[in-house]
Amino acid sequence: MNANVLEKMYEQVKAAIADAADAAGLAAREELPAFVLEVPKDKSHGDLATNAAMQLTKLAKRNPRQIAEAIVAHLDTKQASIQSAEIAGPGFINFRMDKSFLYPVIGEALKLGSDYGRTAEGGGKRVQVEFVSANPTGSLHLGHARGAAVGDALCNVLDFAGYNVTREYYINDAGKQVENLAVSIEARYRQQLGQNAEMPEDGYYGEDIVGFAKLLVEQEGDKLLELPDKERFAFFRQYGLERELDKIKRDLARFRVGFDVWYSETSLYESGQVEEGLAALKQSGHVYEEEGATWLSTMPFGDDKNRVLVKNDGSYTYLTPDIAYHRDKYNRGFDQMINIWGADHHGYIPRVKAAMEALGNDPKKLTVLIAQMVSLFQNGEKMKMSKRTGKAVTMEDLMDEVGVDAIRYFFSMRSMDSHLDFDMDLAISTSNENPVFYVQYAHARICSVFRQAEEQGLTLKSSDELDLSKLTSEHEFDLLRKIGELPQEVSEAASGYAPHRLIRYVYELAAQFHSYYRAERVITEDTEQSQARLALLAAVRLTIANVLRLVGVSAPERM
RNA sequence: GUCCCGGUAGCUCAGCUGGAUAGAGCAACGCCCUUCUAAGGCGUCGGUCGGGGGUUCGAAUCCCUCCCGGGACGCCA
Repeated sequence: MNANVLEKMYEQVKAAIADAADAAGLAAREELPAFVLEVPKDKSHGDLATNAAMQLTKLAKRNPRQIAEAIVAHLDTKQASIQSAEIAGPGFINFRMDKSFLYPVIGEALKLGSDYGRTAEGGGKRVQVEFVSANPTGSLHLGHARGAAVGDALCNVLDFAGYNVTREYYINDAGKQVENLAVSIEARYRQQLGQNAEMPEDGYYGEDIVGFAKLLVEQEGDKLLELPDKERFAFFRQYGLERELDKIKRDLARFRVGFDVWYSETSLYESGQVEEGLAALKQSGHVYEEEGATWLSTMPFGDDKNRVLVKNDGSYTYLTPDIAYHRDKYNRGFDQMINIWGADHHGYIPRVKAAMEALGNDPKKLTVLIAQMVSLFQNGEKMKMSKRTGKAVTMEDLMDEVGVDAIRYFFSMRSMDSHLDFDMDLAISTSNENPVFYVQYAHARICSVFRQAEEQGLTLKSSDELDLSKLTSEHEFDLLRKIGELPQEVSEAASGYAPHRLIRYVYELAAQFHSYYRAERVITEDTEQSQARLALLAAVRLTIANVLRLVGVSAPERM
């Protein structure tokens, strides 16, 4: 563990509690039950609190308050900057600390800079995260944007928490949907040429396809119609795939999301892995033939019903290449694989996991996270989405209208499990109702203070020359504590796959800063004090910037 | 019918690996700019944590059950 200053301090207090319990004859150190040491919600309960006495009731066979008294009586307060310890409520022990224990937070933050908040929680474990993976048959829309925002934030957080992260996008460039794409483009192309071509029933109706068709007419005229059927189809297919994928990559890049691996489904066929996967399943003994189709017994692994691998016309179902893909993921030796899927795919989880288990893989290594639906609200009304008419709001539209910062903030703000109501008007507004600006404004304000300081010839001294004892207000201690908690927040966001926690954290930090800013002047007559406060602000600014970076939101110097 | 996710303040949501009087933003109402950015601050109002059982020193949190909302249940992808 590369414990930061606060964690070290907490460890010392916990050790002091354990020693006291031992000395009081309540429990030997080895048999001491797990107890919690935390910052109480209510400040009147001191700086730290423990439930150790309550946890000891069973072992010590006494009531919690008596146990707490025994612990406090044997506590070596000098060991850990403890100023006082008092018993409260059902048996909590509340500690008041010598506040100077918070000062080292500043030095640590300033020293680590953009790395402040990094933890070793992940221990270099290899994690692969597959997200977005939208079919290259149309523009990215709202749901994809949520997946992109959450997935990228999660990857950043995992990386910051010491995991070795691989970001991957699976390109479904082989199934029937690509044929539909080709047919759709051809129909639009013919329509552009004035022909009475009909769109296929399950075709793609997006504006992007119409655009491609227009472009083709401009570039090629009606030449394409002269191609033999097979060639023409192949052309539209290839053309469509390239265009769509190109568009997807551009949208994602603009959204500040990048991938390490773009994994093509077609490549699975070309490398023979689909066949191999099928053969491996057959060898596992979970495959059978029925009514002319080839089935996989997924029910023994918890699925509702068994699934078809090869249809009676000899073609594969969607599942078969997908199994090959996940099999390949396992073969690549990741310690953990995470898929982020839209809510409409949740029913798919049991069969993929079942297939992996049938192949002898550990299903626990594969975690599928479900990002719930996004509803878009404008003028207080829910906007209707329609795939049929291509009227869905695209990610590009959203970026044009709202901006990347607001989208990424709003989409990372909620737990993935919650349906997300995205209020366009709120996201666009540059008022105090908008939390994105609130946090960014805190950063800009600090930058402004530094500009002022510079004008007055005040520059920040190195942290070991500072007199931090000039920081004495409640506001300042609150800020120090908050900054000090970043590494722990990062670890928890990573282990819980919950990047939204960091948004909450940074919002609270910004709120504390705004409150402080209003209450105290940073640059005063007292140079030593100004220096100390500037150092505190530098640490706040850096903490805000680091968190915003993790969620893909910019930290402006002026607003 | 089966499965998944929700149900917490008027609205949008945190909190859910059990802890002290349940939090935040918005909305409503009232204050604060001769002060480093008022895109800000301070305060007031607002709750049967969907209902009912259980587990225990202690439950919004864990278990059971019912109700409500959303989604998924193809030899589509």
